[in-house]
Amino acid sequence: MAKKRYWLMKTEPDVFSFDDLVSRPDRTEPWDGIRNYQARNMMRDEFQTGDEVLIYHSNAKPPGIVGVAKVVREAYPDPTALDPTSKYFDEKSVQNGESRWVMVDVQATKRFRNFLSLNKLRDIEDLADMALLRKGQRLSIQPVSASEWTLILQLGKPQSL
DNA sequence: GCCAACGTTGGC
DNA sequence: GCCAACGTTGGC
Repeated sequence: MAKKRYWLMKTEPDVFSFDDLVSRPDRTEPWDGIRNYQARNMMRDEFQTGDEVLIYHSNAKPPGIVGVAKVVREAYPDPTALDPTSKYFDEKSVQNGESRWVMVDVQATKRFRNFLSLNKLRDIEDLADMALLRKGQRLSIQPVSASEWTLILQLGKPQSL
């Protein structure tokens, strides 16, 4: 088994918040609706069971990191691409007869006692190279380095769920 | 609501 | 393959 990796996933709390994840059975939910090739390829090719994920609230007031989840199921087809009633419906997937998108299942594991706002993260020198903080970075799934992970978890003061 | 910074689509 | 037009993301 390859080494554990660290990731960051964005979600809009008005659509699906960290608290929503925590309230699910087993605190687990399929992370559906990813419609970007780079993000899909990371999930499909690199995500492994046991990898850990920072959960980031985008389009929030304020935006920032709220907690931690872990990957509990590796990539499998995202069925919302084939569902005409879903907002994630994808005509081209239907034409191909199968979903071209994938999802993973994630389980909430820790909540940050210290919410780490985007502004706060920008103030931390050792995080200057973090993907999240780079200009124009819109990817909804991003890799996080081991050193970034360690620092962010220290700052966030996580408590187990 | 604005708009910068992308990503995708499709004509050529 | 180029690139203009269009759509989306997401901070502010």
